[in-house]
Amino acid sequence: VPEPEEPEWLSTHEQVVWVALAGVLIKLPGVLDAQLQRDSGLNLFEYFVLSNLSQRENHTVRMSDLASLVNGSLSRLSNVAKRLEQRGWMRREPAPDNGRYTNAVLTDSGWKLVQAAAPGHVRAVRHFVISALTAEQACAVGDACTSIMQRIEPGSTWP
Amino acid sequence: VPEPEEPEWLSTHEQVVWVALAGVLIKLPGVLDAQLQRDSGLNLFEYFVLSNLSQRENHTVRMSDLASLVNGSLSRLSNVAKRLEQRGWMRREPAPDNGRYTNAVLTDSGWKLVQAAAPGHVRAVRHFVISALTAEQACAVGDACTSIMQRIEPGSTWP
DNA sequence: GAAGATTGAGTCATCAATCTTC
DNA sequence: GAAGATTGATGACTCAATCTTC
Repeated sequence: VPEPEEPEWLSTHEQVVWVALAGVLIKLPGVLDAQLQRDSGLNLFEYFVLSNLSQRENHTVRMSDLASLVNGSLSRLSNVAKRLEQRGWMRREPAPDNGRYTNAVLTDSGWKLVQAAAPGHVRAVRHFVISALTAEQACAVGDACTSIMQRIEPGSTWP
Repeated sequence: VPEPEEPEWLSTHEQVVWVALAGVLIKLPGVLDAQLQRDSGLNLFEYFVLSNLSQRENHTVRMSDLASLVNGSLSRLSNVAKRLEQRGWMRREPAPDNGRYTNAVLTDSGWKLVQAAAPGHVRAVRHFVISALTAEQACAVGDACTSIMQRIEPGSTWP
């Protein structure tokens, strides 16, 4: 029978790296979620959405562009946008020039929310991530994550 | 009025690092989930649970120990254990010596499942993570993640 | 009473199917 | 027909409340 090929197993060293990274993958989002939820009633992804909107010209971005800016699927963003819209923090409107596009727009109250939420969130990111790293580690982590993201991006070939 | 203290905002360099890491936090679990789900009907956390069980003596671990081994809450593990038990991949039984403890035990069919799932999962981890890193980056990422985990662990003081 | 463990309610993410506009 | 966007059903995670054993 055609047994599946044995993969190249992880070395002890590689296992250590992966276990450490996996721990961060599982726990860090929850910690940051908790701070945002407690202080601002937002989860991490919702914060990314509003924060990204607040940094764009006219506080406006096309939905599909916003989705890739926050590394989420368009479907996920659409569901989140509905919630944020219901709470009055953003609104959606057809693009004036092309009705097939939808623009996401930050409202005034959304803008105020982001401004109020940012300090606490930045403090948490600094506490749990940035200040835990040496300058060299920070550099390496940045490069490493950029490299990982490239493999994930569409276009990379994977069974 | 007592304005909330301005935090130390992130430098441009720090922002780059955080944005890259945040991208990995959001996307990498989904990619690994997808491979496992497709090939073995497991999500990443379920795989961690079964894989960890398979590496313990007698394929048996106390629930609370298993929870910290996989970086999850006991509550989350308990919910997952129920699913895995229903599918026949593990079982739970009171510890013989102390009825207050519960032992998680890998079944034979669970053992076979892990063995069948491991090659594909390892290939995915190697493809998306390990092989994306230089030796120095791998080292730095391991140390960095270990350091981040220490800040998250209970005991660290945080508002 | 406290540690270990479980439960269920509420909330969110994912995926396939659908709708709209060009 | 295809790109952009939305919807809803299903399954999973979280949190607080509860139960059990010592």
